[in-house]
Amino acid sequence: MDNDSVTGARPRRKARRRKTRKQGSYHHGNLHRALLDAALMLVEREGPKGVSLRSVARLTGVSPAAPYRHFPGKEGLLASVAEEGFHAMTATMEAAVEVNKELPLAGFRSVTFAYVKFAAVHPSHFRVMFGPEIADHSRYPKLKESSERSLALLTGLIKRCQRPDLIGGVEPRELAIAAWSTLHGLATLMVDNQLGPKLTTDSELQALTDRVADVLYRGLSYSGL
Amino acid sequence: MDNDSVTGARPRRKARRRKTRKQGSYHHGNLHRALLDAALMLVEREGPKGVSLRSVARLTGVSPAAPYRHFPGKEGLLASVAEEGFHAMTATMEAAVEVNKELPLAGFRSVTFAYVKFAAVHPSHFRVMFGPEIADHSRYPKLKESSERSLALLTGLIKRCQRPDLIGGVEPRELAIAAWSTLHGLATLMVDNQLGPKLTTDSELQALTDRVADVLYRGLSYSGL
DNA sequence: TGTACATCAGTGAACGCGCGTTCACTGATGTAC
DNA sequence: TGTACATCAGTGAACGCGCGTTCACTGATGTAC
Repeated sequence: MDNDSVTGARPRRKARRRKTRKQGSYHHGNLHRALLDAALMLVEREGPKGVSLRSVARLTGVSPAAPYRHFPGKEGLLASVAEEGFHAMTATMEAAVEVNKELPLAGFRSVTFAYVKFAAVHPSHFRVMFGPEIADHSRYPKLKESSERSLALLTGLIKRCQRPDLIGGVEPRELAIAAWSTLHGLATLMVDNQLGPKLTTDSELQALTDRVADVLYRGLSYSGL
Repeated sequence: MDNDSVTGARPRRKARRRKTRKQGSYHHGNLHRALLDAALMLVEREGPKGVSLRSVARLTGVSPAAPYRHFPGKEGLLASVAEEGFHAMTATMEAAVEVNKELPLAGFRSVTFAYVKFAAVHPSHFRVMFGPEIADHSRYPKLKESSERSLALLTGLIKRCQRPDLIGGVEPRELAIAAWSTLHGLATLMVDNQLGPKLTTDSELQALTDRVADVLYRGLSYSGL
C-alpha cells in the first residue's frame, strides 16, 4: 500500500504530522496517511472517477464513516491527494533545476522533462491535480498554494535566464505562462492519449519532449532570454 | 434549447441526416438531435459530471429508456457530443486560416486564438472532448477521426510555412505537436482556472494569447519555418 | 502507582438518492397490395 | 383510395447498485489527581 513513487512530498508531510500529533498510534495508527495512500492507489488503478470515499475506506480496511474523522468529505480527500501531487511534481522539478544550476537554459530542458515525466508516470494523479474533480480549487488554500509553486518555479527560472540588457522588455511571468502552457499541453495531450500510440518507451518520450522543448527554448531565447 | 454557438458543425450534420433518414418527423420529430442538444446544454450548465442519461432524457421530455434508440449508452452519447465539439472547433480554426490565407504565419496567430477562444467559450464541452469521460477514444472511430483533423490542420499549416531551403531538417508533424501543445496547454490551464482570475474580458484573453503565440511563433520561426 | 474520568477515533446500521440499463409493451407511422 | 400488416420510436415500471453522508454508539487511549 505504501506508494513510494511520490517520494518527493511524503517526508515533508510526515515530519509535519509528527509535530502536530502525538507520535504513537491511535486506533488505526495513522489513518490519515493510510487513506491518502489508498486514494492515491485507487486513482492510479481505476482513474479519477473510480475513487469513492467508500472504496477508499474499504481498501484501508475501515468503516465507511471513518474517513470523516480526517477529511471534511470526498472532495476534501481528493484535494489533499491533488496537493500531494503538486508537492511531488514541484519537488522533481526543483531537483531538475538543481542539476543544471549554472546553466539555467539547460535547466529548462530538464524541468520540461520532469514535468512531462511526472504526468506520464502518474497520469491519473495528474488528472486529479488539474481536473474537474475538485470543483473549486480556491476553496482549498493549501492546494492553491502548492499549485502556484510550480509556476513560481518557472518564473524564477526565467528571471535568472533573462539577459540584463533586455530586462524590461518582457514580463517574466508572461514568458513563464508561455512555457508552462507548452509543458502542460504536451503532458495533457499525452495523458489523454491524443498523440497516438507511439510513446511506449521512455526514450521515445524523451525524444518527443526534446523536440517540443527545442521549439519552446528557441521561442524563449528570441523573446528576451 | 437550440445551441447555436456551435454553428460550425451543425449544418453539416443536419444535411447528412436528411439523406439517411426520412425528412418528416417521427414520434418526437428529431430525438437524436434533441438529445445531443440537451446533452450539450447540460454539459455547459452543470459540467461534465453533471450529465446523466436520465437527466438528458428528462430535459428532452422523454422517458429514460428513449435515448437507447439512438445511442448505445451514456458513453456513446458523450462521444457524439465530443465529436461535434471537434467539428465545431476545427471549423473555427479553418475559418481562421482562411482569413490569412496568403500569410500563413499570421494565420498561426488566428488559429491559436480560435483554439483558445473555443475553450474559453465552451469550457465544459472542451473538457468532454479531451477528458476522461470517454474512457477509450479509439473505440469511437468517428471521434478519433474528427480529433485528428485539428492536428492535421496544424501540420498542413506548418508545411505551407516551411522554408524550402530548410525542408528536411525538421518533421512538420513534430513542429505541429509542439504548436498544438502550446495552444492546448494554454487552453487547458485557462479552462481549469490555473491562470488566476485575470481573464474576465475578451481583450485580456486576446492579450495573453498573443503573448504566448509570440513565443511559439518565434520558436517555430527559428526551427525551420 | 492506581483510579476515575474525559476524549475522540473508529463502528455499523441506516437514510435517501440518482444512476445506467432491461424489458415487455403500445401505438403512431410507413408500406404493400 | 382503402385496408391489413410490419416496423420501430418511445413508454413506464422495474432491477440492482454503489454512492455520500448522518447518527448514536463503544471502547481504546490519554490524563488529572
